[in-house]
Formats: sequence, C-alpha cells, structure tokens
Amino acid sequence: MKKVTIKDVAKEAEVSPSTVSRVISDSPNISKSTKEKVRFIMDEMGYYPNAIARSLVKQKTRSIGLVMSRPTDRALANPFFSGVIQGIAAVAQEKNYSLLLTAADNYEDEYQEALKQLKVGRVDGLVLLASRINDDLIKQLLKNNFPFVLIGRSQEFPSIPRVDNDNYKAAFDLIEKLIKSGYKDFSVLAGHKDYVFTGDRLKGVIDALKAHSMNLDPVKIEFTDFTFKSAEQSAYKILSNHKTDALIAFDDLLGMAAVQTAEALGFSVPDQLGIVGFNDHTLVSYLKPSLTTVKIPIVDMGERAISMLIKMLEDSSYTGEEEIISTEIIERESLKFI
Amino acid sequence: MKKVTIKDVAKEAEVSPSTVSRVISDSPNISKSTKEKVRFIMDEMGYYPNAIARSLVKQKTRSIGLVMSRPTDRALANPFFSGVIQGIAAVAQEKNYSLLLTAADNYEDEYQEALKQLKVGRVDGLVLLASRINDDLIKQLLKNNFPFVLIGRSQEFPSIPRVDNDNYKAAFDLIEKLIKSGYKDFSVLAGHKDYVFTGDRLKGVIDALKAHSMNLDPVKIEFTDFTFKSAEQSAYKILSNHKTDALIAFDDLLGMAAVQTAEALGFSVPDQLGIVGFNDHTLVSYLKPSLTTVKIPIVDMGERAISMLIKMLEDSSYTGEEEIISTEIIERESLKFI
DNA sequence: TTGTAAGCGTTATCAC
DNA sequence: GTGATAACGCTTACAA
Repeated sequence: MKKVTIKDVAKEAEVSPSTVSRVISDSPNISKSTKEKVRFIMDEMGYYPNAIARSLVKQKTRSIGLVMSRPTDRALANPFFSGVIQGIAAVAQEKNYSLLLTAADNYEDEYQEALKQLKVGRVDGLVLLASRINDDLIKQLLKNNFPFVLIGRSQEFPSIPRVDNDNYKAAFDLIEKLIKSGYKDFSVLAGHKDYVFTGDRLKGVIDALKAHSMNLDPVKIEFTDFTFKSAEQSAYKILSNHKTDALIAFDDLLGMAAVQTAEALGFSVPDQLGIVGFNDHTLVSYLKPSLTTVKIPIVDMGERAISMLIKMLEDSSYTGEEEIISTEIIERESLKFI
Repeated sequence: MKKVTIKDVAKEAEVSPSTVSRVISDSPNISKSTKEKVRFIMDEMGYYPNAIARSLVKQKTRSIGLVMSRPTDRALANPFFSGVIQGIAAVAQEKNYSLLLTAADNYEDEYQEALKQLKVGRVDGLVLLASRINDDLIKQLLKNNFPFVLIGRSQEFPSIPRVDNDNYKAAFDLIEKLIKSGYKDFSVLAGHKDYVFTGDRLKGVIDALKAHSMNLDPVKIEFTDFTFKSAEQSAYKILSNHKTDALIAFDDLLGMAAVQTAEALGFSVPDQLGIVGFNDHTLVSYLKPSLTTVKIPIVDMGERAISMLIKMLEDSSYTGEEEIISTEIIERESLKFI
C-alpha cells in the first residue's frame, strides 16, 4: 500500500498539485466546486498531507520538546511531573502540536539531547521542567536564540520566559500561619539541594522565622533525594535527634515518608508533631492521616508554560514573560492550624 | 542566526554537497583528508544535519509514537506507565529514536490522534500500552499495515507483535499459593472491566479456585476505576458486607486503598485479612504495612516492546513476535504465606 | 481561479 | 574519490 501524495490526488482530480495544496489550506480563492471535487478525491484515496514535507518547506515542525532535567525514571515517578505533562499535553493537542519526549540517563546527556533536537530542527521549541541550579542548558538556549519556556526559576538568568509559583512567598506565608497557630520548634525536610525551589522555600522559611525573632536550627534541616528511602532516613535523623513540633517537607512524597517515620518512632501526628507537605498530589489526601499541604497548581503551570511557548512561536513580536501562580494552603489531618 | 545547511558547509570546504553528505554518513570512499577538512568546517560553522530533510528523503522519521489508551492524566499518575515509559525511553535514546507522546482527553480521540501521526508520516511506528478490550486502533493499524507493538494482549487479535506477562498464570499461581497457605475466603478488587488484563487475572483466579473445588462468590468481586476514591468505595463494599480472609487487588494502588479501608473498618492486616496487590510499584514496599504483591517487570516490558518495534522497522523480514515475561510473587507484610 | 516552477535540506544514482 | 543531478512531498511566488 503505497502512500498517496499530493500529485496522485492532483492527477485524479485533474487539477494541479498547487490547487490541491490550496484546498488543503482552505484558500479563499479556490472555487467551491473544485474544493468539493478535490476533497472528495482526497477522501476517496485516503490522502493525508505529509507532515515532514510540510515541515521542510515551512521550516516549522509544530512539535515541542519536553525536558525533565532529571533522570526520566525518577522524574516520572513523581506526580509533579505527571501533573505538568497533563497540562502540557492537553494544550498541545488542542493547538495541534506534537510533544517530543527527550530522555536520558543523566542530566547532562538529557540536555544535550534536547539541544540537539532543536539544532537538527526536529522541534520548534522547548519546555523545561524543574531546572537545576546549574543551568547550562538555558545558557545554550539563550546563546542560540532558541525559543523555550522554563517551569521554575533560573538563578543565573532571572528574566526569561517562565512560569512558576512564588516558592519563597509560599513558604514564608506557611510559616507565618504556623507561628500564629502556636508552633515553635520547626524542622525542614528539604528536597535535593540542586533544585532552585529548594533554596527558595528554605529562604522563605528562614526569613519568616527571622521576622518573628525566631530561627531555624541548621541541624533541623535535612536535604534528601526524592526517593522514599532517602526521605525516611532524613526524617529519622531529624526526629530521633531533635525536638520539633512542626516538620515542613518540601514535597508531599517526603511528607508522606515523614509521617510514617514519625509514627514508627511513636510520635502521634498531628498531636505531638505536625507535618506539612508541598504540591498536593492526589494521593496524599487519601492517606491516614491525610496530609496538610501547600497546593501548587501544577497542571495549570504546565498549561500556561506551553501556551506561552506556542504564542512565542507563532507571534514573533511576543518574546514571553514571567507568570507567577499563587499557591494555597490545604489543611488536612497531619497538621492543624490554631 | 540563520541555520547553516549542507550547502554552506560545502561552499566553505570547497567541495560538493554530496561530499559533505558522504562525510556525515562516514562513507568509506572519501579520502581521509577531505573528511578531516569537512569535519573541521562543520564544527566551526556549527552545522547540524537537518532531521526533517533527512526524514523526507529517507522516508523514515526515526521517531516512534506512544499511545497510552487512557486519558493521559490518569495514565501518567499510575506508576505502571512511568515504568513502561522509562524502559521505552532508555532504549529509544540508545538507538537514537525520538519519542512522540500522543495525548487526548478520551480514548477515542487519542487513538485517532495516534493513527494520524502515522498517516501524516510523523512517526514510523507505534507502541501501544494497556489495550482496552475494544481495540479498534489495532484493527486500523493492521488494515493499514502500520508497524506497531502492543504491550498487553488483544482479545480480537491474538497473534500480533506484543509483549506481555501471563496475567492468567500469574493470578492462577498466586491463588494456588494462597490456598496452600490456608486461605479460604477470597475476594477480588479488580481494575476496570475494559482492560484485557482484568479479565485475564480474574479468569486465573476463578480457574485456580475451581481446580481446588472452590469458587469465587460473584458478590466478592468489585470492579473499580484506577482512582483512590473509587478503590476505597469498592473495598468498602466488599469488606463491610462479606467474609473474606484474602483480598486480591489487581493493582498496587488498589491494594493500598484496600489496606486503608480494611484498617479503617477495624480489620488487622494481615492477621485477619491478607491483602495482595499487583505490579510492585516502588512506593508500596515502604507503606505500613508494606504490600505483598505480584511483581510485573514493567520497565523490562517497555524495553522489549520498543526493541521489537525498532527491529521490525529496520529489518523488513522480521515481523515481530510474542514475548511473555514471567512474574514473581513478592511477600511483604500485608499478606503472609503459610 | 488555476497552473508553472522554484525551492525547503537532504540523500542516492550516475557519471567522470 | 568526487561532483552533477534528480528526487522526497509539499508550499508559494509569479504568471496566466
């Protein structure tokens, strides 16, 4: 079954290929009758315009690369990424763009891979998720003038097209609310040091405490990988060695691990120890105890990021902007306010 | 910064475009000296061969579409998909293929979308995950002679290229082992009816019981969506109305919901009630109690599926085969044997 | 309103 | 060993 091309259709319809092309793009200056005839033939022959040929002449692929900035396995295991992708995929489909998943074992390879997709012209732009502190990729993209949108924040390049929530403020506000509720001894189960949001949230916590003449004992901060095991160990370190009545975990999965560790150590949550997470993954509202958390609208962030990128791609006068999405504290069982 | 093409390189290196092309493909009949010269120029000019142009002439895109057969949001939230994708992505990268994610709100749209990617020539083949019972997509693919590999099983089309585990056998063996361990009253928290594996596992359960002159009371089977809420409700229905000492959940997430529901109802797990899941998601080994489960090597399945597809794509004499991967029972805390 | 022809950036076939 | 040239399937001036 050979592919039918525009020429085949043209011959069959007894018109020129250009006419067929114009029918495809629904050009206004084609007579109704030829349009109908050509469309009928296209249908009959099962013709589909070749996307590759089209891309070649248009110099646009209508596809967008997705970079996770983290080994894909781990990345995908985290609901954060599922949420973002969900948002991205929805808009991509609606606007008729394809999504190219770039994946690699390690961060370095992955971003080289993503860059390559751009250089070989396979994608028109990139959406970057959860950037690390060391953002060479952004540097490269900027240098080559490649369109991209970052979900998160770059330390080196503060004003680039991006969508993010204000992690600093979210953490700051959370702590204020906790202090008002009477909590005194804070501890933090932070994410990986390499991520920008880790630093931002930490700063928010520290500054909020300072604003109330309190401080965060450095021994009560533990950085951890995004694995359950690592999180458990870190939670154990904090809980078995230090007095604390409120543990702030920078991700729900970490919070979940903390709850388990706390209960295993004999703490009753939330009575003796309040635990709060970040993100509001669907799962955590069903746990026992359900997790109090700072909700980050990740699906929404994905939608906005790709919408921005598409706008940049289609409107050359638009160069992107910074969108900051607000967060919300969801009170559940693992930590009670007031 | 305009893209540099093969012609630019040719001009600069004072050779013809064909020579440059031959250097790119490392053709044996090009002198070492020209190769070096051309390579140097390519480097210097920052030349990257255009993938689109290449695809057009080669009539191959070196990209593969991924179909989830399920709203992407939900799909991605399930670790099953993350695992499969992890395997697929690893091999794709290694073999230099790109992955195109097809997504849509509903199943029907999604498979139309996937088919379209093939028809417009944007991908060379498809990997299908978790097929439904109603598999029109497969029918279409077969009819159009499009290359694809299914992860799972099709009821209508038993012998197509696919990789799967033997769900029937896995369930059968599990029940046998449970019976040997003294369990008597079985109940099943099954997945969605539309999925082939649900039926297969159920049949395995029923047949194993029959083989021991036992039977499964239909009221002790509950079908449920893959959401925590739905699973909890179904588990509640079973546990609050019927006597059971072993609950088999057809997915770890469902098992996890069952454990919580059981404990909320006052059952002690595993003493009064054993609960076993399927898949062995990373998370569930860390729960309290940790989940006994039937491990399905999903990463491996992803790897094999895409490897098979690539082989089909590159070797026209190979038309795929059926690979059945074996499973393994992992004993943890939620259900004890003997 | 439609056709002709050039061109998008490659590779492949033939020459030399 | 290397260079012309055609072709891949489409779009788009420019003509008519």
